Amino acid sequence: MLTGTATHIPRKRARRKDARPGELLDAALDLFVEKGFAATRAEEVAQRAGVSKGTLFLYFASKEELFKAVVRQNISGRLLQWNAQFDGFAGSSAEMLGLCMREWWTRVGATRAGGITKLMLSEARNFPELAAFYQEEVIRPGQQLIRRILQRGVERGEFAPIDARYGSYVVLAPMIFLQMWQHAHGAGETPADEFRLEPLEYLEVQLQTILHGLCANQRPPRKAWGQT
Amino acid sequence: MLTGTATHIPRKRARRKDARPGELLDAALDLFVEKGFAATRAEEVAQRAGVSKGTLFLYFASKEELFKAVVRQNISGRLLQWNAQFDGFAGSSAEMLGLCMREWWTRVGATRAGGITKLMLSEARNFPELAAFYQEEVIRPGQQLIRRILQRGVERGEFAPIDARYGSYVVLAPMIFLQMWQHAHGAGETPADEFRLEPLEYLEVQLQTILHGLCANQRPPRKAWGQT
DNA sequence: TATATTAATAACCACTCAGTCATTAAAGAG
DNA sequence: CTCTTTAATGACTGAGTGGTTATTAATATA
Repeated sequence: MLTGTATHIPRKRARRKDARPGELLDAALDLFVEKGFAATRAEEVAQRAGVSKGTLFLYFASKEELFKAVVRQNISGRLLQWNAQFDGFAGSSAEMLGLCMREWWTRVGATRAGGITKLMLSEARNFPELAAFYQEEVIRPGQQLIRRILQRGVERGEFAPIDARYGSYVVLAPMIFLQMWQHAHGAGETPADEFRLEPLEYLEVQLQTILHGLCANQRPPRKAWGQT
Repeated sequence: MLTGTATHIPRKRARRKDARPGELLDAALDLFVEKGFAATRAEEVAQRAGVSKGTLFLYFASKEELFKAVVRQNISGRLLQWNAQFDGFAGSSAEMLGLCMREWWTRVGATRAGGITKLMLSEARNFPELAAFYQEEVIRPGQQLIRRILQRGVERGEFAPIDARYGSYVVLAPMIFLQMWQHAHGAGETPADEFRLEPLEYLEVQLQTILHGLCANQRPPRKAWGQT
């Protein structure tokens, strides 16, 4: 894990044309998530993949292209699959929302690729074309799905009418914040344990608040959100 | 704005010992917020302040010292003052929460210094010592205040009991997300207007949802934001 | 006006890093 | 075993970057 250099025998000049891209993408994902896009050096990616820097640029035209390839491999497909999962959903919209958040976490957030969200928000301003690419490829479809769920809930009378423009952020914000928070603190070190949070518990608290609010009232206290 | 060179008359070698540090800190804040810590070049800071790079290092020992000075000048104190504002608060806890969120935005979020939150979350992993400082100085007191409000609400029977550990994130997440979102997209350009959001409207929607939840129920309607 | 002080400069240094290219050697063909 | 193809290399380039310092010139003092 830590040292990619010492793990395998220094076999010299192995020719493995089809294995290289995958290995490079793998190494790149780790390093991008760990250090960010700008701070990741091309040579380090190559080294972790067990090749020279020249080989990296043999397979990817530039660092930016490498990054795009990483995003395509790790996010885009997964998002479509995740989105399609809700096409024939039959349960309540509250259940749908909860499932959406939990599935997003287990399918994207908890994976190595989860750190890419933080990376993009962090470096969007310095790399506008990557930001646009990510916006189009990830943010827009994600937001679309949330809007779909909210609209469904409102149409079925399960949710109160909600602002069309800002409603999706009610769900987006806690999820993206979780990503930021998790990856802002070093994954390995545990300097301030007080600030660490258990993702699924956090999401559950957020979901319950999103659905029912903080205010005490006459509603049945727990889990009664089967239907209206 | 674009060119710092042509804007003012090339007045040669003005000697203004006491004005320089402030002007440099001012320029540094803008650039750090705009481009992040690592991506900001010392020479650019100097140029924006109307001096040469050498002059910058005449007043600040290093880039990191410059950054610390920026944080000290712009953050320290403001948070304490904000916190103290709620010591003798008499209204409902819902009002207290709303006031907290709006005041935080106008007093910190909307100022030039607001971008520092994003900067710290973005670069915490690459600059651990700065991260620790910020955690202690800003995050902890902020979270403390939110916990205080939530606890007050629960004790007075205004809020339903909420998870002590994760409750504060219900409020923190939307606010920090707003910071991130605002500063992730370039302030000047408006590439995807679809994703821009009006801070106070956004906060209002978040607040209402935090308080009352999404679910339709028998409670008096909430202000009728938007439509479908 | 002559001199001393020092704020400010610009050239400079040591180093980093994305991307290139002539060279090298692994595998396949004959 | 020889020749050809091409995957892989690593030295190199050129643009940059934080930080230094010898030099310059603005001001104070006389």
